[in-house]
This record gives sequence, C-alpha cells and structure tokens, in this order.
Amino acid sequence: MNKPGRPRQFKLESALEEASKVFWSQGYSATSMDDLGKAMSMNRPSIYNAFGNKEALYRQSLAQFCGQLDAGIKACLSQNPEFREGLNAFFEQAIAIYCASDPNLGCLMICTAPAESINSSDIKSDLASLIKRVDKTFAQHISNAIDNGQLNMGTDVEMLAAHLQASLHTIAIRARAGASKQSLRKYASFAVQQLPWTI
Amino acid sequence: MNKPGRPRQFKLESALEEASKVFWSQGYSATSMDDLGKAMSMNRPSIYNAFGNKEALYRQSLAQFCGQLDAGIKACLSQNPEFREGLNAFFEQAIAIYCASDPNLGCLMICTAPAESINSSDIKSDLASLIKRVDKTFAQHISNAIDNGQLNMGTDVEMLAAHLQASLHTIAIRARAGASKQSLRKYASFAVQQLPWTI
DNA sequence: ATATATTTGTATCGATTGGTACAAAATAGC
DNA sequence: GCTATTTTGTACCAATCGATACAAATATAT
Repeated sequence: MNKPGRPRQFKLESALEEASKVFWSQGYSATSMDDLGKAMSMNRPSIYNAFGNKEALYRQSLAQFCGQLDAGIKACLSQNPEFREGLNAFFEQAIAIYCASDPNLGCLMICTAPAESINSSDIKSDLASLIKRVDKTFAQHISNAIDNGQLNMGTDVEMLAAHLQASLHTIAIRARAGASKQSLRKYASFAVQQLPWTI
Repeated sequence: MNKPGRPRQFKLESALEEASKVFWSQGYSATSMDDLGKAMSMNRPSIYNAFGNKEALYRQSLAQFCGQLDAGIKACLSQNPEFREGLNAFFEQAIAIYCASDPNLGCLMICTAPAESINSSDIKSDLASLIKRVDKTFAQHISNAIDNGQLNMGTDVEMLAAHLQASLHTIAIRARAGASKQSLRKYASFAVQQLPWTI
C-alpha cells in the first residue's frame, strides 16, 4: 500500500524544523526561498511541491512552533499541582527556548509575525489565534487555581490570563533585544509573585 | 546665511513621517525603496541623499516614533499628580496611537523591529535602547509615587516598571493582531489596577 | 555674469526575488 | 518488462530589489 514514485529524500518534520530556524532568525520577508532551500537541503521545486509557497511554509513553521509552545504550557501546568510552581516551570522553559540560540531569538511568532500581519490576513489570524489559544490555556488553569483555593476569588480570570501572557510577550521581545537569561528569570518570578495568591 | 544650491522640494520631518507610515504597516524588509519614494513624494536619489540608505531611513523613523512615545509617557505622568490617573491617561493615548489606522498597526518599534533585530545589530540596539528608556521613565515615576505614598514601599521599582512595559507590549501586539480598542482599554485598566496601590 | 554648491529626475546597474517548465531518476503495481 | 506516479535537479522566467552615475535645474555668494 506504499505510494508509487520516487521516494522523498527528506523528512517533513525535520525539514520544517530547519525552515523554522531560518524564519525565526531572519523573519518572513528577509528570508529567501534560496535560504530555505539551503537550510532544508531541498531544491526549490521540492519545497513548493511539499509545502506550497513561501507563505504556506512560514505558516506551517508557525503552527509547529505554536503547537510546541502551547503543549509546553499545558505540560508544566498540568504536571504541577501547585499553580505557582507550574508557572515558574513554564516561564523557565519559555526562557530556555527564547534564549536557546546565540543570539537569543525570542519567540518565532511574537517576534516575526506582527511585522507581516498587515500584509497577510492569514498570518494576522494565525497570530490572533495563538494569542487567544494561550489566553484560554492560562485562563483554564487560573480558574482551576481559584477553585483549589490557590488564587483569590473575585479576580477577573480572563484579564489575569492576558496579564500572564503580557509577561510572556515582554520576555520574548526582551530576549530578542539581547536581555540575559538571568534578568528574564528575575522578571518572570516577579510577575508570578504579583498574582493574587492566597498564601 | 542660506545654503547655496537647488532648494529641497520636501520637508525632512514630514517626509520622515510618511516613511514611518510605510514601515509601520509593512515592516522593514517588505518595504521597498520604491514604496518609500512614492509615499514620500521623492525619487530614490533624493532619499539616499537626505537620509542615507534604507536602514538609516528606517532607524530615523524609529527614532522619531520613539521620541514621541517617550514624550507621551512623560507628558501624561508629569501632568497628573495622581500616578494612577497618569497611567490611565498614558495607556489611553497609546491605545489611540496603536489603533489610529484601519487596520490597527500597533507599535512601530515593537511590531516591526524585533523581526529585523537579528539581521542588524543597529536595529537590535535601537530596540534595546527604547526598552531601557521606557523602563527608566516608568521607574522614575513609580519611585515618585512611592515617595508620595501612592504605591506601597518594598516593591521592586525596576521590576514593576518592566511589568508596566509588559502591558504596553502586549497591547501593541494585540492591537496589531486585530484586538478592539475596548478590549485593550479593559486590559489596560486592569493592569493599572493590579499595581500595589496604597489606597 | 560667473563660479560654486546642492537637489532633482532619468536611466540604469548587477544581483536577487518568488515561482515554474521540463526532463531525468526512482519507486510501486501489474 | 512495462506503465503510472512521484520526486529530484537543472535551467530559467519576468519582476523587483537596493543603490548609483550623470546631467539638468536651481539656488547662493562674489
């Protein structure tokens, strides 16, 4: 039941991963199909055949990245019974990703998609979708923490979720601007500390 | 004491303003010198003569924008004796700028510079400089508010300033992603409310 | 008027852009 | 072996990219 035809000399996931790295560092418009071809070890016709055009490839890179990001949040927050420690673990993980390369690249979505979101309504909606997705994930766990008595009742869950994501956004941008891991860690723990904890 | 030679048919400031609008909506890399020439009503040699190259023009656009932003913060916060109202006024002003066009463009610096900051160390340092500048401005007024007894003592001034700027960052990004003025206003007032007020 | 200095507009440069046509290569099913 | 199907690699496309050479135009200073 295998497909006929010449077999692919690349793996979809790893090729996409290499494309993501290029977009991540150079942004969308400053990245050429030639750059992508070299990084992915594919010639251009193969890229177009496998992923569509440049924008489709970028959006698939975004989708892959966002899936990992959201999964990371959920993993950290579900794993830890204490919301405070779950949040600290998540921010630690996010900072590790944002500062994984030298120089720090920050967040692929937050640092590269806004620039293109006016030129492409699809990229704009991708950006809006991720923001909403992260808002919802945070809100869900904030709600749980309130039910568990870890956070004060009476606080606006959605606003608190947006406030948490604000910290994530500024960490992404500051990382890209060259901030150190240490300074980002310090800020993250401050932001977590500012939540209306009961204890 | 006038300069000899053929007089300019453009004004530096207004030409720069037009250039800013193009960069603001399209970002740096997606903007061509041809786009700029049309928007500025200048032919390319005149642009190069007056501003240098494309990157220099972009950086001057950034500088103009950032000067207005920082001046806006200082004006709002200095004008209002109550820090809380000064902050509310500033966020209202920022939201008005971020949502002035249709579609919303957010912040020129925050939404377009991060994408290019890896390709250009100058743009990266421009971004870092603005962040530091806003941090300092916020910190100064937070410090005053503590001295005036409006904010609790014992809070980390620098971290609180970064936390305020985080709200500004997420507002800029959410505006660009299509968020409404109302939702941004609601979040801004929530963020202000979360500060450790004494009253 | 003449010389000097500056801007403007046209025309153009080589390089690069995103995207594709087409044939060779390599598989599966029969 | 033969056909159908898919991928690969070369070559190439028109369009656009950032940047500039050069002469005409327009001002000041003497």
